[in-house]
Amino acid sequence: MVDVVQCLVGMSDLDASDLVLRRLGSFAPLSALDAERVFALPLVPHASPAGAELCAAGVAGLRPRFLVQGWACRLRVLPDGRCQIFNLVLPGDLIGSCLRPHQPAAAATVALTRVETASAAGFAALLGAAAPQPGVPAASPSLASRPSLAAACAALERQGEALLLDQITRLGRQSAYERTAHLFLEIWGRLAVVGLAAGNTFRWPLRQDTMADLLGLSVVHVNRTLQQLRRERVLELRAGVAVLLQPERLRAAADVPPPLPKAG
Amino acid sequence: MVDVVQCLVGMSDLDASDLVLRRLGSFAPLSALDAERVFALPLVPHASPAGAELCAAGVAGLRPRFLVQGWACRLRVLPDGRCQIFNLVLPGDLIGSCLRPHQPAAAATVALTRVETASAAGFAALLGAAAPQPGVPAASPSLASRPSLAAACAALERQGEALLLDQITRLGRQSAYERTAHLFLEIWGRLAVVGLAAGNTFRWPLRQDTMADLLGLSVVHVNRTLQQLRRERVLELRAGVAVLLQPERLRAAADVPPPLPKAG
DNA sequence: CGAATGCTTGACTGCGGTCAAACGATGTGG
DNA sequence: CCACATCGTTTGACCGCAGTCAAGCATTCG
Repeated sequence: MVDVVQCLVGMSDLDASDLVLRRLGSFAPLSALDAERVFALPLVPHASPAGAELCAAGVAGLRPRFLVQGWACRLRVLPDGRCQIFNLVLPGDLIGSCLRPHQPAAAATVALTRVETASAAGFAALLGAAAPQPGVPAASPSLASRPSLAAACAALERQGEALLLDQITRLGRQSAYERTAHLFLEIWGRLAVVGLAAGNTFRWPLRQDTMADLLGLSVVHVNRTLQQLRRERVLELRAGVAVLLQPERLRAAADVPPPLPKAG
Repeated sequence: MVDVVQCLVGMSDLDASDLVLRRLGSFAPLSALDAERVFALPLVPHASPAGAELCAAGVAGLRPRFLVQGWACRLRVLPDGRCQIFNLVLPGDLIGSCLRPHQPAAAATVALTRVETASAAGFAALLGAAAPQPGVPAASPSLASRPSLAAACAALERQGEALLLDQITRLGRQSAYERTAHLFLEIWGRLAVVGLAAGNTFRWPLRQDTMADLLGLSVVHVNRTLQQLRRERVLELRAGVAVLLQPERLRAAADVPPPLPKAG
C-alpha cells in the first residue's frame, strides 16, 4: 500500500539521478563505476507547465535533456488541424538524442502535464569520456565487450525506435480495442521500469482527446473503447489512475508478442 | 528520353559508389575530400533474390550494409498472420545503423525484389577516422563546423526517423486516398535524389498486396484507390512503372507540408 | 492446356467517424 | 452561496469509409 501511495503521489522518494539510473540500467545492468558516475551528475530540474513546447521541430543545436517528472509527447499537427502523436515521453526518457547531438528534431515535443526536465549535457560528456579514458585501452571495442554507458544509451535510443515501430503496427493493423489494450500494456511496462507503477496500478494523466490523437481514433470512439474495457472489468480508469485488473486478457487482446528479446 | 530509359532499365550507368555518394550528399554537399574518400570505397555488391531476409530482427552484431540495387522493406508479422511494413528501403539507403553499430535490429528487413547490397564497413571506418569518437565529438567539433561524412550519416539516420513519423501520420490520420498519394510522393522524392526518377516517371515494383501491408489497408481497397487515381488521371501505373501525371494534385491530396526544412 | 499468381469488380457488412445533446466536475465572479 | 461558464466525459443516432467474401479476368509459367 505504501508503494501505491508513493507511486501515485509522484516521486517524492525518488530523485532525478536515481530515476535516470534505473532507466539506463533497465537494459543491461550498469557497472558500479558507471552507476556512480551517473549518480554524481548534477541533474538540476527545470519545470514547464502543461502544454509547453519542450522542443521545437526542425530547430538545430538543441542539447539533449532528461524528462524527470510528468509526461510529454512528440507530435505533428497537419495543415488542416488534425493531430498525430508519435510517442509518449515518460520520466527517465531522453528528449533529443545523445548519439546524434545537435541534430534538429524531426518532431515537436510538447508537455502533456506539468513536467520537469534536466540537462543531459553532463551525461553526454560522460559518454564521450567513458570510452577512450585511461583505464581502458583506447582501441578496444568497449561498446561490445562490457555493458557501458554508451551501450545503455544506444539501447535507449534503439528502444525508442522499437516503440515507434509498435506504434506503426498499432495504427496500421490493429482494431481500436487492440490498440488501446496494447497502449496500456506498453505504458505499464515503461513506468514499471522506473518504479512508477505499483503492481497493476499507475498514474494516467492522459485526457481522452489526447489518447485519440495517439491512437489515431476519434474522442468518441476512445470513450466507447474505454467503456468496453471497464464493462469487461479488464481496466479501471478513474481520477487519473489506471488499474489493469486482468493484464492477461489485455495481453491476449493486444496480440503482439513481448517486444524486445532483452538483447545486448 | 534517354534519361527515362536509363532510369527504368536499372542502373547500368550508375555504380554503387556514385549512388552512395549521391545519397550522402543529398542533405548537405560533401567536401571534395570526403567525396573522394567515399568514391574510393570498395563496394562489392552481393545479390539476394526477392523474398530473402536481409536482416533478421533481434540479432546482434550485424554490420551495416548499403542497398545498391532493388527495393527492400522492414516489417513485422503479427502472431495471427497480419503483416505491417514499417518503411521501404531504396537504393542508397542503409540497412542497419552506422552510428549505433552492432545493435540488434528492431525489425526484419526483407527484399521485395532481387536486390544487391554492399558492406558499409569501409564507410563506417571512414566515419571513425573523420570524427574521432562515434557520439560526442572530442574537443574539435568537426561535426558542426563543416559538412562531414559523420554529419551526412547522422542526417541519413535522422531522415529515416522522419520517414517513420510520416508513416505514423499516414496510418493514424489520413484516408486511404491521402495515404496513397503521400506514399507516391515520398518514393518519388527519394528515388529522384539518387537519380532513379526520370521526371515524373520511376520504376514501381510493388505488388498491391505489398502496398496494402505498407499502407495499412486491404488489397481490395488499395486497388480501388489506385483505380480512382487512374480515373482522375493523376497517376499512371502499369507494368511496374509509375508516372505522376499531376504531382500538384497529389500534393494537395496528401496534405502534408514538405517534410524537412533542409536543416543543418 | 491447365495451374498459379496477381489484378479487378460487385455486393454486403461493420468498425469507427461525425453530429448533437446532455451530464458532471471545477472554477469564478457577482 | 449561487449563477454561470468552461472543460472533459458520456451517450445516442446516423452515416460512410474501408474490410470481407466471392467471383471473374489477365498473364505467366510448367
